Amino acid sequence: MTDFSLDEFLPYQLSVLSAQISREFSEIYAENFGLTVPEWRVIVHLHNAGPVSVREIQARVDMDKSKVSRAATRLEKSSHITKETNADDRRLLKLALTDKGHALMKELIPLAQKFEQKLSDRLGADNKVLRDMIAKFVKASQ
Amino acid sequence: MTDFSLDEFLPYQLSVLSAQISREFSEIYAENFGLTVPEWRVIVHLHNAGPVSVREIQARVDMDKSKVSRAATRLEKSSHITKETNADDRRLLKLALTDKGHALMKELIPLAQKFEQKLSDRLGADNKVLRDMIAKFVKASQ
DNA sequence: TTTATATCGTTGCAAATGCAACGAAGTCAA
DNA sequence: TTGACTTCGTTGCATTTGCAACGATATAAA
Repeated sequence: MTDFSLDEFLPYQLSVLSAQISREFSEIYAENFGLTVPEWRVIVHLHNAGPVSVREIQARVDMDKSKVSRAATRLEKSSHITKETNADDRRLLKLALTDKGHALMKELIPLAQKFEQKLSDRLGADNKVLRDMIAKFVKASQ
Repeated sequence: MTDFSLDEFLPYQLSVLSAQISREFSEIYAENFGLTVPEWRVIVHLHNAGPVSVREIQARVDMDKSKVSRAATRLEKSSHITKETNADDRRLLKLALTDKGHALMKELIPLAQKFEQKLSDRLGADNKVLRDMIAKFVKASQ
């Protein structure tokens, strides 16, 4: 019988860790702002990049375009973003934060930074090492 | 405007990395053996731990019990495992690999080990460091 | 024994997911 | 201009998911 422990299997370890941390952080924005993970990703990208298309977000934020589209629809219904068609290329949308969206981010970003800080504290000196490795690893895996 | 980059946000980095690696590995057992992720987790745990209950797997393998239950049902239908009721406590099931299940694992485990090796090679010297950190991190987050 | 409470595995259900197909809009060569 | 082809965002559909509720079984107190 071949020995093989799931606990030491890297894909499994990463999956567990990632799910655990995602859950922990999503509680913050789910409870306080009623956002889902896809909505959080869309809105935070808009906050950083300014008005962009669905395609832009899809490429940058590692989500299927249907996922982006549905998240955007929900965010529009809750008045956090607006959808306009791009005048230069009418296939494209122009998603943009509303005042309400900006206000939300103004509250949410500090919470995210605080959470990030908490993770860094847990890692201590290993913090930077881990981040470098992840970056390197993602790159190598693509 | 507060600056906040999703790309440098640890929960996001981990999620992307984990999804990427999971997808890569699941292609191996999906294409070759038609298994889903939950099925792989159940069957590999049975391979290691011997006959156990659904509850046991749920606790050890980070899956909701309904997910375990459904995966077990599918694995039973494909004749990879059997389900018996535990005679000592008739609320419990006893899930066990069949010969076919054992045969499958005999083929699959070497592929998993090969994949694991490939990941280690990608990481090079950082391999052990990363694993230690992940283990430490998972523990600290629980 | 009876009664209350807890645990196990399954299932119903609403929501989320991935994927493919679609119409609309753009591009470019004939 | 026409026609072939591509890209964009949405939607339909089958599948998966998480969660709560359920029946069955076990435990322990009255």
